[in-house]
Amino acid sequence: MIKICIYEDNKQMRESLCLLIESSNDFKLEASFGHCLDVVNDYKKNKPDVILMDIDMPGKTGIEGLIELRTAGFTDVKVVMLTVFDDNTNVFEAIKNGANGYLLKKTSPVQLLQYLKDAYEGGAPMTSSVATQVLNMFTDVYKQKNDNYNLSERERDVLKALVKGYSYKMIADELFISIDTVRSHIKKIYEKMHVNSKTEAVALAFRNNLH
Amino acid sequence: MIKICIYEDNKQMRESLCLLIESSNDFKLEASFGHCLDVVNDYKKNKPDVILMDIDMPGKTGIEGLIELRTAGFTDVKVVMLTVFDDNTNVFEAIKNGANGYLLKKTSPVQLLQYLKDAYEGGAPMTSSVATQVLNMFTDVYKQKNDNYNLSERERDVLKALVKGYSYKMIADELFISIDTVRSHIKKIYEKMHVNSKTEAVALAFRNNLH
DNA sequence: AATTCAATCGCATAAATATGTTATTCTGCG
DNA sequence: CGCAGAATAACATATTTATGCGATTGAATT
Repeated sequence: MIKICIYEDNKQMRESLCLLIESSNDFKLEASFGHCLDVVNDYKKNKPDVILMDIDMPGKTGIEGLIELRTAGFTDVKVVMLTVFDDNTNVFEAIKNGANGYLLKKTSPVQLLQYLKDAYEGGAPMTSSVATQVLNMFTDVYKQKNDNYNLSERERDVLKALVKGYSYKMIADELFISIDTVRSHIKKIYEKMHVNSKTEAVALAFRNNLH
Repeated sequence: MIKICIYEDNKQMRESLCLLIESSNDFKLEASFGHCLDVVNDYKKNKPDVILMDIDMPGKTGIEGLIELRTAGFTDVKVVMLTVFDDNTNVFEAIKNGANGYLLKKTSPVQLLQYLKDAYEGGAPMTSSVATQVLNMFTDVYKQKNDNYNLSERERDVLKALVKGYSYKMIADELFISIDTVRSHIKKIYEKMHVNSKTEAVALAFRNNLH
């Protein structure tokens, strides 16, 4: 029996969810709440395996509740977020803070039960539109910015050394060239990157994954 | 009717998949292939809506096929990867290169059809163990390194300005303090971060998401 | 009341950086 | 061949940084 707790401020919705859980042989409803103001204590009392957490609740949002639970050290309990909106920032925040699933309220009852089981078994159930968002965020992060400012190979060497925090002298030693040559290269680098200080060049290098 | 193409080197498996697709009223099997050596031409000929792509194939892996297709500019066609292994690197590579779904071969026929429909409708069907992996990668990237070096609020202000490429003078103006105070703060920052140059501080700030 | 600590400021000095100008060598390209 | 561009180097100089040694104020803690 998978132990469930429900957080949902809308009474009708909450009761529907409770009925759904109770009607199934695989689940046991430990408790249900209209707010998550006391989520840590709730958890200590009921020790559910899976928490079904609405996001839009008065007083404290489901995401805040999730954060509270995770920062209190309870990382084992599966938390499945439930919401009407699949807006970008909420999905992002939920995932960043260790949600195990993210479902829209339009999910059918049968599927919801399956998803809760998925979460319990270590899966990450997501409404497919949410999954698409997650993949998009992912490719955003990992896509090559591909703007290398037409730096020559040597200039890239120098820039890399700059990023490592080396001084001109150290770069000269590392690359076996004179400090004046280092200066020359760096002047060229600044020109190409349209900056005029080491710090700006390094920051730009980080932002463009050139390091 | 959703038009499907199948890539799967194992003949028996391929025939099973073909039968499955053909038996359904919602799908039309355009073609099936034992390798993806000619994936771009295959696509041009058949124009499928969704491609079901095995990863482990001789000659060219499904991921290489995916990359070829995407770099050729065909970003609309949904590509659902299919594999026996849910190993980390393959999932990562597939997602990075614009796969729309990632399913394990143990997926049941009924579910597979549902997943293909999901992909066609813009979703991102994933076996739940794969979804978990994706979320983990995600939290890895975005997790708070949480090492803020015990910087005070004001010190963080100064560090942020440093990262923006500001000189001491500019920081002083921005924060309405004297340049000597900026110096003091920066000295303290260097102490706390164990560095001794602006560049190192900025690089460390980037690596720890303090910017 | 005493203490701690963040935030503010000043002064001095050595080191590093930014910038301009100029020049030589070598390589690849039309 | 002649030319463009990359890599190398030198010299001069103004600005910026790094660092040391102070000091005062105010808020929070003990």
